[in-house]
Amino acid sequence: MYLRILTEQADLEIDNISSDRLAELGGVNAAKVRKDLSYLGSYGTRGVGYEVSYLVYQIRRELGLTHDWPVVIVGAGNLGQALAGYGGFGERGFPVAGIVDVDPAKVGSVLCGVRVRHIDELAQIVQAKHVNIGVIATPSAAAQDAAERLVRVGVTSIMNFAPVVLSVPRSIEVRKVDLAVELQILSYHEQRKASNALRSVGGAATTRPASA
Amino acid sequence: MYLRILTEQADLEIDNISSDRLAELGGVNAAKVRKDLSYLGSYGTRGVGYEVSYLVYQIRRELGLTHDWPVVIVGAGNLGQALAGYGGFGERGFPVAGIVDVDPAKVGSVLCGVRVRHIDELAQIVQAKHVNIGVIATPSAAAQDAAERLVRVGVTSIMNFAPVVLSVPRSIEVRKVDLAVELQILSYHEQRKASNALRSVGGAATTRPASA
DNA sequence: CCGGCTTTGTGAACGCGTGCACGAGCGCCT
DNA sequence: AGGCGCTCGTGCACGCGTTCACAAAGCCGG
Repeated sequence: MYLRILTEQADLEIDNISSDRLAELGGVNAAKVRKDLSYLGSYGTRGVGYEVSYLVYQIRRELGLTHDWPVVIVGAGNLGQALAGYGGFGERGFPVAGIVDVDPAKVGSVLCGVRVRHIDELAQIVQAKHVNIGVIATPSAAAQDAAERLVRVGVTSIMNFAPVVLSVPRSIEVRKVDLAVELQILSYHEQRKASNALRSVGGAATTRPASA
Repeated sequence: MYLRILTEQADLEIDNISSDRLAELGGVNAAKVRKDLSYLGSYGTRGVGYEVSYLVYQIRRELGLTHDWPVVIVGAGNLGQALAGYGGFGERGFPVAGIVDVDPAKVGSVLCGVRVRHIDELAQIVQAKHVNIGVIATPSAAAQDAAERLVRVGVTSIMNFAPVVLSVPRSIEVRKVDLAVELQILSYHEQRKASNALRSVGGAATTRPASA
């Protein structure tokens, strides 16, 4: 998040920024900003703030963003296609090295410059393009198999869009993005607002009062 | 997460489940499962476990999933189209009530049964379909404007895919999904693995040892 | 009917992340 | 050159979520 904000500030030709301003832009506490940045080292100047460009460089270095990380997408359904077409990946240093699917009917079709290939070519793609990161965009039922295939060909980080808990070796890093869970959290808050509104106008308390 | 697992178990015709088994399926601690479920009330039977169907009902009720929550998608670019086409939303109780865009060139095109409408029709859609949840799938620059429009027409929960911090009234619930951040976290771990590997074979320590 | 086995529910402790407050250091102005 | 004001870096404390451990409670077999 800091990286994103700092990059924006750099584009605005802001040279220096204080932890206060950075906290304001990020919607967090200023002390937290300073503590977070202190993990990188003491790169701030007291009385002045942080030099934006230097901080950007340090964060990029720490995050390993000094070079691109090609990703391979498994699953060429709606989501997989969207991710492949979504330019944001490439722009941010994660070019799509390939997209594969089990379905022969999908193989060969081209979307946004990337041709869908068969999943049997996964090993070849990963080795040729030195891919370390895999994205699982398959249906839930196929996710575990996709994960195992990725691990088998040497991928060590996985971003999983399927709403299942993947079972992989401990050395593999997995990030889960579950859109349904996010929506359900919103639903929960809406439901709470609705029942609170009912109660406040004297409606029958059909639900228990929400705990803190 | 519990809801998803329990629903799967119900499909497998499992009637009862212990906190141990539920923890195993969810990849968490059994004590945590029991504590989490205890917020719903004491719905377990000692010596036996939890009745799956009853637990599903209680969780759905607590999350407000006893009825559908229509959502409106703002932004009909790659991501917006993918979300509209992604059947997972409707299946899980979040039907797409409409998708809007500022670009007149996109208005009118139909994707997966949903016609793209102009953003000026937002108020009409929200009122007609009783929408409470909005999804922002616009470019970063347009996200704040989209948020303000959503709030103005009465939407009180927002799911934001744009990598910006939205400024909205405190009463509005916002969930942020930032794919770039997730990839950067993976990048960080990959970078750490790589530099550790270098160090262990006697490579020069060009980076500081990672802190815990 | 009772004893043993199983599993829940929960008080207590631990660990971690966040926030506060203040000393330390730097720049600028006089 | 010296003082003043600003901002960083960080020890300390608070609060929250997770985990442990155990008593309470239900089922089943003898």
